[in-house]
Amino acid sequence: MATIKDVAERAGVAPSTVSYVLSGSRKISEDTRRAVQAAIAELGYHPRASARTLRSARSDVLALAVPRVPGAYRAVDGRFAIDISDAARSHGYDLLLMTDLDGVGGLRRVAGSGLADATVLMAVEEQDPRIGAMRELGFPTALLGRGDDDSALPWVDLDWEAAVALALRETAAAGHRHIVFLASAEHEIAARRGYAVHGLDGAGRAAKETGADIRVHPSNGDPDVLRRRVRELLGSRPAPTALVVQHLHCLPHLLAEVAAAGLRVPEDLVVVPVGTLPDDLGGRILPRIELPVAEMSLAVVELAVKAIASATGGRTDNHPAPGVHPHRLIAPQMAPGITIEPPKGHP
Amino acid sequence: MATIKDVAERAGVAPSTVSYVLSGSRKISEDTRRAVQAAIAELGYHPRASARTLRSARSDVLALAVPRVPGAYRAVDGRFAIDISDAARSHGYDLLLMTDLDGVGGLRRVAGSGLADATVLMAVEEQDPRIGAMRELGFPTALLGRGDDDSALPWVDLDWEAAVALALRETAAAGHRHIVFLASAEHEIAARRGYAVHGLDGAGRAAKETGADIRVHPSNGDPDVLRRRVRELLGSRPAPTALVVQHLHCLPHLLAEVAAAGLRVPEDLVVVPVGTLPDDLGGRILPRIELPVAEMSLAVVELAVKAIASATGGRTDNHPAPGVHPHRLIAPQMAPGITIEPPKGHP
DNA sequence: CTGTTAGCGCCTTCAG
DNA sequence: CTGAAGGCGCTAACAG
Repeated sequence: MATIKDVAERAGVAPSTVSYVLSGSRKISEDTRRAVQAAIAELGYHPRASARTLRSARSDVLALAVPRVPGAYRAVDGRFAIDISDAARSHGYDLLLMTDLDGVGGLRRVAGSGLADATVLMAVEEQDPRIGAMRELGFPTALLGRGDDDSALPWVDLDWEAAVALALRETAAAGHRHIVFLASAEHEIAARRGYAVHGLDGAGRAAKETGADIRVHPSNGDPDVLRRRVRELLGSRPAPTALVVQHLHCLPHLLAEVAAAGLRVPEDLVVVPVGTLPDDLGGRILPRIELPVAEMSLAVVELAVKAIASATGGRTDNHPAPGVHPHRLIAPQMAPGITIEPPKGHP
Repeated sequence: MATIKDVAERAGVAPSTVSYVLSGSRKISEDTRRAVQAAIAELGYHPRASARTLRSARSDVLALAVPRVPGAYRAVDGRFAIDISDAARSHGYDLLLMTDLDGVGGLRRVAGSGLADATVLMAVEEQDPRIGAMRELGFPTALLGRGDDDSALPWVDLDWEAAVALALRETAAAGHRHIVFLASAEHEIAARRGYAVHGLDGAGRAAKETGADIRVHPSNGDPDVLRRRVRELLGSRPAPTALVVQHLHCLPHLLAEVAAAGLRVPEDLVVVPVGTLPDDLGGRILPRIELPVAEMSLAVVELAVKAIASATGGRTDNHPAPGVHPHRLIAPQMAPGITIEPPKGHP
């Protein structure tokens, strides 16, 4: 493994000169610069990340805390991990994956050891112990999914209220008068998860605005319970002609139940999921509101990087006062290309 | 940020003593050990990863190279990333996510800078340039998915031949005589991807062994083309009563087409996917062979760790000779709990 | 415009 | 059983 010293020797200069060529933080004559760069190329030299980090106290690594539910993998987590990695690279950071099941231990370790410069916390819950831990450590952190609005850490989230309202409005605009909104699962609502609560708010708003018959029902994490509930809803009168769904975990089960009831999608029943993964070829079937994963990933990385700057640079430029944290609510959009079919017999 | 020196001062000992308490590589009297540990706890001390790495030349980090297809996210990649992270932690390693679209640049950087001790390459293709790059660097590497059998790097893969053969055998055993095997997409077969080729082999073997009418057809990456092909296959005579599917990317489209043809699953047509993601509640509908993600992840991390040991420790213990690399073919299993329905009118 | 040097925090010989 | 010292590779402050 070549070191900066080897390069210096080979180029006939001092080690610091090599360093300056690399960092560009000092004027270097064209000749020596070329000699140094030749030596670097010939030796295949790469600066040691550990030495840099030791000196500079910056690792250029972000840690991503992925939430885990034992025995239930959520596709959305993997998707975010990859998009956040891309976003981090675009800011010059690498991404370390924290998947511990044991809560906050791994985060403390990574923060304390200086392995990462900041943390991104995914799918934050109310009362999430990780928030307290990171705040206590004073470690730069950004949240994906808002805990509560004054969680005192920067956060990014899809505007779930607007998303559900938009889906319902568009469905009503297509002519549907009897719509069922299948909200988040009961346990998520009971836990007052942000997306669950705000989704319900959106449904209420849409009901007022459109005047349509919008029946709101919670989902359930158990596929069998959910199927039974869907069966009941489909049998209720007046029969719904559209189903707007926020609980996507069991969407295949839901569709299977619709098919079992002898209903065809979208001729007999329109199904509009809210918060699907983008670029999922297999899912490009239904009119829907996609989770803007790329946009959210970029935003959350930006906030994390800003948090690093605040912690490092002090209050030199126009940072917000300490204690005030930026946040971003992302606006929802209907996925392009598929329109919502009107109900049967609609003009 | 507390250092080892601060701890030493506070405990009234020398820095080296603290280090020994931490590493346990030397006998320390009970009293001083307790004093040191108290000081550590009080100061919230964590050893600096960068300093350790600089000294020891080991970062205790693995890098995972995630394959990218622009505009087409594959859920399986995210799933493996998370499971491999778990597996890495169980071996004392953290996992760095490499998601560059630009080929080998990121890998070279991470290897050269000593950010990681080894690399795991996901979904390796024939002639994958990353294999050559890592071999050239002499950097410890393990492959997930075999390139070709003498790719001269350790690898792990599901036994796709056995998996497809098993699915077809079980389907035939349930009484089905007319089965369609929907293989990988044409472009994957043309590229001679391992899973594609071996899947076809498995179909051939099963046809011989069972004597059933097994029609083999390639899939297509375009959902519309695929749907047309499925329609043709369902209309062919004698009508198939079972569909074994290796190409899962568009499974929802496939099921939608089956429903559009007026066929009910599984009453009119049995569908058996091969290589689904485990723990995917939404998918727990069909009889299937799951991708053993956890098992494969553990195996590939083990191989990566062994590769580090070989590179570091030299040939002290019973490592295989250089140039010979271990590999593991994982045996497939039918997912428990769901049985394959017999065809209509079967005794 | 370039060279010399000290030190980031840790581990591991050596000396006591 | 414990302490002192050197160096891992790099950068930035201080010379020239």
